[in-house]
Amino acid sequence: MNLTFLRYFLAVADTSSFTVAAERCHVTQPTLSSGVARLEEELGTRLFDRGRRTRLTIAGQRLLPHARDDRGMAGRARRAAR
Amino acid sequence: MNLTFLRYFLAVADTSSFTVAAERCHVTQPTLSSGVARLEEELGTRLFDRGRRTRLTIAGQRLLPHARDDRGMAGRARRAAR
DNA sequence: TAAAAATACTCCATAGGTATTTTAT
DNA sequence: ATAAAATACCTATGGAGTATTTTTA
Repeated sequence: MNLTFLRYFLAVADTSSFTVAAERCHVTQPTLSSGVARLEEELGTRLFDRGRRTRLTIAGQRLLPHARDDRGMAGRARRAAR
Repeated sequence: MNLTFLRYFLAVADTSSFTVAAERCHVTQPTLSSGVARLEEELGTRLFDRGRRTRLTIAGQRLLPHARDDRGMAGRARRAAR
């Protein structure tokens, strides 16, 4: 479970676009695309339906709040140690 | 924030030993040692006092519950997506 | 002086990049 | 036809290993 890939996932969920999400994350579109693909492989399920409008799958919708928690938690851990 | 390194950190916190923690994590002692070192670098603070008895620093004690949360959260995210 | 952790390397898996192709509207 | 995502390929970083050297009770 790679936190960077969760960040990519959240960006795509927010923007409904791999291209815009890549800009937001300051990485190239293929880098973000492969990151999301790896996350999907690890989870064994698609997280997005790809089309003109990129949409979350049911699995993606289920993951969303947990992904947000994960990211928030990492930040809290960092601050706690300082 | 690498979840593998958080696992190493928790193992050392639980066993008070880098050597025993490495066995528990099924990695070598230098691998675990450098993982903890990288986490310490990232956080900009020591997490353990090294001596005959390895002990958590104040920063390590603060990180501990958050590290446990992080690891639990990753598992929940995985299950939610399935 | 004997254990435990750190250091010095080597290797390899993979995250990230550029260029290009495929797909769907 | 065109915009967006996927694919192919390359590079470089760093996680993990083995061997060895400090440390410190």
